[in-house]
Amino acid sequence: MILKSQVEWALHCCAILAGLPKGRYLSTKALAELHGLPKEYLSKALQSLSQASLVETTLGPSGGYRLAKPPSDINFLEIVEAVEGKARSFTCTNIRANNPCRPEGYCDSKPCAVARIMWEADEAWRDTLRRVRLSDLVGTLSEEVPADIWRSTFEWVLKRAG
Amino acid sequence: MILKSQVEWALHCCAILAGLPKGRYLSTKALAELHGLPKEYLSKALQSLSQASLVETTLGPSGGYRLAKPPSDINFLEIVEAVEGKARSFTCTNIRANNPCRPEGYCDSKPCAVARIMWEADEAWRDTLRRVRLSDLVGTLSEEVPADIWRSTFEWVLKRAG
DNA sequence: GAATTAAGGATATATCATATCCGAAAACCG
DNA sequence: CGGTTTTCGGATATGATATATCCTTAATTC
Repeated sequence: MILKSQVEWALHCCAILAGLPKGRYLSTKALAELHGLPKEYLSKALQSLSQASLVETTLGPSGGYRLAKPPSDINFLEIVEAVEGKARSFTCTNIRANNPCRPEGYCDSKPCAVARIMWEADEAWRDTLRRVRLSDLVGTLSEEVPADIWRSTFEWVLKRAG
Repeated sequence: MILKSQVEWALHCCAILAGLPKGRYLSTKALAELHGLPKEYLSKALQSLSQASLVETTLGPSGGYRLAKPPSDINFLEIVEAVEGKARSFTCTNIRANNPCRPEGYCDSKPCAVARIMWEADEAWRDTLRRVRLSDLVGTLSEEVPADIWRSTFEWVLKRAG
């Protein structure tokens, strides 16, 4: 049960977008080069963010991506689900129904007890991600990343934003 | 990020094993037929449980599997990790290190801030599973499954246990 | 000795993540 | 206007992994 690497990429890209000056766009190319990622494939992750309305786009030179909402209005779960999908990690195939001792038309009132427990764990995972906002990440990063690296990173990135 | 179907199989099989009379073994064949699963492949899941010391085995006719510990001493996480592995769902490839603005030998003191958050969610998932014991599942099942089906299931299964 | 069983290696197949390429439409710039 | 840059989506290729089956070996029962 491993998350797509695009989840990691999307989170790091959102952190960068959150630190951009108001209104500025950043292209796939710039984000890919900053993180050392394959441009064409990273593009798919960014498209997922766009479809989830987490980012806005514009075309042409000086085009690219920017956040559609303030970083405090975006949580981790939104980003993760945008690229990973909203499906639960445990899928119940209802194998209890194969029990030969069950009467033919027997219909269960509740979902499987095993599935309920697995889905509860899934919800705990989602709750944790839902509670962390993108702005929290940006706060942590600006504390932990040395100020000069932090600053030069955005200079580097803005130079590529036209 | 989908769990293996063997996780579902292992959980249901453990629930059955937990309801067996003290000391009795149940074969792969019986468990496969009860759940309508491919015998050879289910066998791999049961082998995983065996390697994790959650079940004991014996060979020959009337052989098979039984729990190695009382159901109250086995939690969901143990079963899930036995077949799914203990790896975290989020793997950090440290893409921040690709940032061209970082000095050459720069060494981060802490693991990546993104990874720390994702791992925290992972821990919440594990904590939930750790808190649920196999005996809890058995309790729920014996409440919810109609008594006659519950009873005939074990008669059916014991007939196949030699 | 014959039948049954778990264990594990080898292999085949299917599904999905990863990755690349291309064309279309939109935006910018001369 | 025409050329460049960009996002977007479709098509396709590749690699890894889940799923599934088969077979051999050793242990156990009768």
